[in-house]
Amino acid sequence: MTSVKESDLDDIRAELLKNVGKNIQHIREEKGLSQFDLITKMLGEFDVTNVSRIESGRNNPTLFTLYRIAKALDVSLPKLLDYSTSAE
Amino acid sequence: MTSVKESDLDDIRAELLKNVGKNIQHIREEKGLSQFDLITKMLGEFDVTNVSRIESGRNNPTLFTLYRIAKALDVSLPKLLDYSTSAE
DNA sequence: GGTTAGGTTGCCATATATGGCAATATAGTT
DNA sequence: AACTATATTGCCATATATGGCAACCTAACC
Repeated sequence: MTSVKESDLDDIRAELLKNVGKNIQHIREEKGLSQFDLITKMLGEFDVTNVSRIESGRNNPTLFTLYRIAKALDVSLPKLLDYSTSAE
Repeated sequence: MTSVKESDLDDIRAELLKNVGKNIQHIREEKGLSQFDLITKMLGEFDVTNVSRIESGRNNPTLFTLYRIAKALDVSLPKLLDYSTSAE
């Protein structure tokens, strides 16, 4: 028994992605960086298009992507995902 | 200029996945749960095969997957990814 | 009007996370 | 020996994250 309807699961996922995305955007803007600035500071290659998609909650980023974003923004990985404090 | 060789990037990725995987496994075993127990507590469907792959660092889990694992293990998402304290 | 910077959206290709199942391995128990 | 629980690995299919580029949209300039 799964006890969670698919539609609810989609809602939970959508809310998570939106919250983390907004947190990333918030930290990025706090540091005065553009999306382009961010990708130039990231390890390896990353397309600026995907920054927009991640910040708006359209993409479900992988652990390694989140790690590279955290490094580029000079914050810890846990802090990048801690959207509870910025929820207001 | 990217200043990081591809091989180095792969190493960084491999180490990250291994560290987070071991942290997940550590927390799971601390709670006395089997991999099967874990997936039955996760929201939605998840294949037990992928738990093994994530814990051993073979998979690069998505944000939503990490979130569902955190919920199932009854820890926060930041804590699930905070392998700095358990690194010894 | 035009131009620039920043961000978004659409499209297509490739890489890979996950679903799903079977086979194997290993340790514990009887 | 056999049995059970747990975990790993291999294989294939599907879904989707990402790469890459072009078009579009604002807002702020001159």
